[in-house]
Amino acid sequence: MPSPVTPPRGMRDILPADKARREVLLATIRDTYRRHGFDEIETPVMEDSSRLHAGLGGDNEKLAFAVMKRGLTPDDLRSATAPLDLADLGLRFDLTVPLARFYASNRAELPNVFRAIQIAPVWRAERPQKGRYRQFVQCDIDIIGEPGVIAEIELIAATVDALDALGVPGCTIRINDRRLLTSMLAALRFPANQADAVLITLDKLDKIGVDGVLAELRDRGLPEAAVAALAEVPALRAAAAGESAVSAVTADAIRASLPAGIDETAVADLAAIADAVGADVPLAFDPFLVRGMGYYTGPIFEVANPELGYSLGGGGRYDGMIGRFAGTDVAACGFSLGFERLVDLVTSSQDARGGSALVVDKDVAASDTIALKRMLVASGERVRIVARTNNMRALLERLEVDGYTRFASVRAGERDVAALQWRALGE
RNA sequence: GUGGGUAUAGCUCAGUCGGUAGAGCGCCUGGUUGUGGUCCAGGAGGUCGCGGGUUCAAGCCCCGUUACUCACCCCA
Repeated sequence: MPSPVTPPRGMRDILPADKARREVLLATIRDTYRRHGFDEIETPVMEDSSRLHAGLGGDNEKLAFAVMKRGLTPDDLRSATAPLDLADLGLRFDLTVPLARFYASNRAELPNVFRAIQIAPVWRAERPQKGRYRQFVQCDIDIIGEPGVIAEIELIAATVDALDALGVPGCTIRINDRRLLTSMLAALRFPANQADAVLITLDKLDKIGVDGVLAELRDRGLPEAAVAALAEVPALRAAAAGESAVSAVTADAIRASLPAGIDETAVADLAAIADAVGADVPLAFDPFLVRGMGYYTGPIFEVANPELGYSLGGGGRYDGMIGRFAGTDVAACGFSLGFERLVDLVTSSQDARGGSALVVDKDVAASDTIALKRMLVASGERVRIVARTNNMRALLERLEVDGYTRFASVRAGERDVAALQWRALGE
């Protein structure tokens, strides 16, 4: 039923049981990343509007919530030529743009190679749906200042560790490289200035199929020779034959999936990453993994789960971005997990149970009640005071749901904790 | 931005062929029960999302609208 007291669209109230569950999971993620040598930071939820719209957020920029300037006058409204003229701030739509700004601002106080943890909400003005919210928490780890693949290796290892610690089963880390994509398109003779459009279409492969992709490329007016050449790419032929385009992450398997002329440095990097993270990590080469963010420059990755139609997380190398803020180029690579999607997926978590409830008669003095509670709290108990109601069953079931394991009745004049008669809940 | 579904009590939901509203749970009152989780009786609580229309009569049919939800696009 519609009601004026519901939270804003796509945003949620978190009830106590859910909040407790979320905190357990957050602690697990945070602890895992700390043990991998990352340090947590925090940045403001808002950034300058101009920074959010600097072209680094891809499509997400359009989804940014803008914050109006204070003190706008009717004249300001009339003279504005675009909505953003009226905004000077905006809510962050990811944690990467703020991190780049943070690094540029605080670089002097940070280590040469900086490993950052960010666990914080971001906002996007999208249409909400399953696994899609307008406010959601992202868990990012980033390594700034490390140009070598050791950064990717550390990020993937830490992320897989976190997923294991959370007990998320069946995840696959799909990996590709922007350099492979661009070199492949060049080898196929796609016009360089239309590479982005081709990539967007290619990204839809698992949804619209090979025929769908080829048809869409032709609709976009791309050269028939290039489209035909693409259709002959081994990985695409495999997909067309109903097989998986995904393969093992070895130099030979990657070369076998793609046309001649691809970037050999990228091939070597991916093979080195796979070799280093080891066979325990479920890594898979996906030649058509694209990822929307325009700022990626090297390896890109995504967490896939068979139970979900969307990814649990993703990331990649974005060497050009920090330089936009810092002045000089700084290598950077990051991996982000979607916390809301993890919460939805992780079914069980052992709630912290335990606690004592004082069921208080109406004629009991408040001072007596609180004295009893204080003594119990001081002894380390978790204590809740509840007034006796007619319906004890409902009251006790409520306490059980909230994790309490025993209760005692408190009658008028009772001041001695030792005299309380405890009865177990959950019988 | 584009489609589909849904909207009735605090919660979960019934409501037939159009005849102005129901259950369970919760809540309140009183009683009952072994230092009380049982049982019984009574009670409060609804602009049927909102606005129009058709009709003697609309929760039900029609139109619009809003909210929620699922999917597309894109994403975590």
